[in-house]
Amino acid sequence: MLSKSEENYLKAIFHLSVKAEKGISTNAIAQQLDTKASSVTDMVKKLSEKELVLYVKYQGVTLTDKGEKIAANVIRKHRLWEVLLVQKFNFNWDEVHEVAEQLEHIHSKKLIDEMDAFLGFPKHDPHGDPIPDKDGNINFLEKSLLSTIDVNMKAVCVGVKDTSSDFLRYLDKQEIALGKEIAVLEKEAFDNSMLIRIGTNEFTISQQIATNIYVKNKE
Amino acid sequence: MLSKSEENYLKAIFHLSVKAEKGISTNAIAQQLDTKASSVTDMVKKLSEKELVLYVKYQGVTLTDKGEKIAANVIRKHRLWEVLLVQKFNFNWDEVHEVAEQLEHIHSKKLIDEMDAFLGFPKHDPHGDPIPDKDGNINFLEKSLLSTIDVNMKAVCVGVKDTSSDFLRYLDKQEIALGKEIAVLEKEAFDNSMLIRIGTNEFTISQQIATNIYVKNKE
DNA sequence: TCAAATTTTTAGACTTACCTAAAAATAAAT
DNA sequence: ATTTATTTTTAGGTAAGTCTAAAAATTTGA
Ligand SMILES: [Mn+2]
Ligand SMILES: [Mn+2]
Ligand SMILES: [Mn+2]
Ligand SMILES: [Mn+2]
Repeated sequence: MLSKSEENYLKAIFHLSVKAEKGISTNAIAQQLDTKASSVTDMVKKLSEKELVLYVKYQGVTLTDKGEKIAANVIRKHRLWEVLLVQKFNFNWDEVHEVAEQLEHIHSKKLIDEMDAFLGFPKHDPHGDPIPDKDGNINFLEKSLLSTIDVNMKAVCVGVKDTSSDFLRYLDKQEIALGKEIAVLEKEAFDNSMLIRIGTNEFTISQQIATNIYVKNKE
Repeated sequence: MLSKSEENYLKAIFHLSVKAEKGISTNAIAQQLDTKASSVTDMVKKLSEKELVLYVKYQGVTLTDKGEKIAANVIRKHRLWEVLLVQKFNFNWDEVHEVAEQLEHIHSKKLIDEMDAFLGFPKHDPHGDPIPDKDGNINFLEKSLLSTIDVNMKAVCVGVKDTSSDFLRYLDKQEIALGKEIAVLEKEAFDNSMLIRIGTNEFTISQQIATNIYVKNKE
C-alpha cells in the first residue's frame, strides 16, 4: 500500500508525462508538487526501488507500467469524487479540487467501484477531464482551444485548461459551461480578443480566456 | 488543522471517557489505539499544549471542551460515512468500519453538511450508534442488553456492542437486524442461553451473543 | 572548447509519530 | 510500613518526508 506522498508523486509524473516524451525532470516534479528538487530525488529513488518508475541519475524519470496504472487509478478516484461532489453534494466546480485531493487517497476498491456505478459510470469529471477506467485506460478525446477556432465557426465547450477558482467563477458569471455552444463572431488581430455568442449573449473575451477553454468543433 | 494521529487520539479518549469519570489512563489509550504507552505520553503532552486535553502527569487525561467537540466531530463524520456506504454504496454493515476509519479524517465542512442532508439527517449509523450533531451533542438513547430481557418479554433490536465482522455476519445469518422485534421465549439457567423468536424463526443464542445485542423494551 | 550558468544530487538536519529499554512514580500486598 | 508489582515517564533511536547548503554533473553559449 503506497503512502499519500508516493501516490502524489506518481500522479504528478503521470500528468507531466502526457506532454513530454523524454524523462520527467526533477525540477518539473518539484514545481508540480510545490516541493524542493532534493526531496524529489529522494522520493524518486524510493519509487525506483519499488519499480514504479525508471530512474537514471541526471536523466529524469519515466513511469513503469505498474506506476502508470497506479497513477491512473489515483486520477480515476480524484475525478470520480469530483463528480460525486458536484452531482450529489451541491459543490460548484470550483470547490471540488481541494477535497478531491484528500479523497483520492482513500483505499477501497469496493468504494470506488460502487461510486462509479452510483454515478452511472461517468466518462468525464466536472472540468471535462476524462475518467480513467478500472484498468487505467484513458480516453483522450480530441479537443481544441477556443482561441484556435475560426471566425464564423461554432464549437461546443468540452473542458477547461485552467481550473483555478477565479477562472471557473468567471466562466460561471459569463454562463460558459460544459456542453454550451460558442459561436465565434469576430477576432481582433491586435490582441487576439474574440467576440463570441453563447445563447443570446454576445460579449468579448481576452486571448487569455480563449486559450483556457477547450472546445470540440461542430462538424 | 489536526493530524490524523491527533484526531485518532482524541476519538479514543472520547470513547474511553463515556464510561470512566476519572482521567483516562495512558495504558487504556495505548490499548485502544494498539500502540505503546510511551507513544501515548508523547502525544498527550502535545494535545495538552494545544489545550485539547487536560493532562497531569501520572493522573491520566480528560478532554477539554475544545477537544471533546473535535472528537465528537470525527465520530460524526465516521458514522455519517458509514450510513452513506450502507445506504448508497451497497456496503454491508460489517464492511464499513475500515473505510470509515480513513474517511473520518477528510477535512471539509461543506462535504459533511451536504452529506448529512443528502442522507436525510440520519440519527444513527448502521450499527445503531447515535450520530453527533454539528455542535458535537450526542443523543444517547436508553437501551439494554438483550441478555437482561425477561422471559416472555419482547424487545426491539437497536444496536450492537461487538461490531466485528464475524459477529455482524452471524447476525445477518440469523436475520437479526436493527428494528427487528425479538421475543424472549426461554432462558436456560445453566449457561444463560436464550430461546428467542424473530418473526417466525425460533432459535437459541448463547449468552455471549445476548450480551452483544442492544435492545429497547417494548412498552 | 571551455568557462559560466543551470540542474541535479548528496550531506546533514528537522519534524512527526512511532519504538525499546531504563528510570521514576504510583499502587498493591505482605 | 516496607517491599513488590504495576504503571507511567524519560531517554535515546528509527523511518518517512521534508528542508538548506554544498558538491557534482550537465547544459549553455562565448
Ligand atoms: Mn481536480
Ligand atoms: Mn477535475
Ligand atoms: Mn465504525
Ligand atoms: Mn458504526
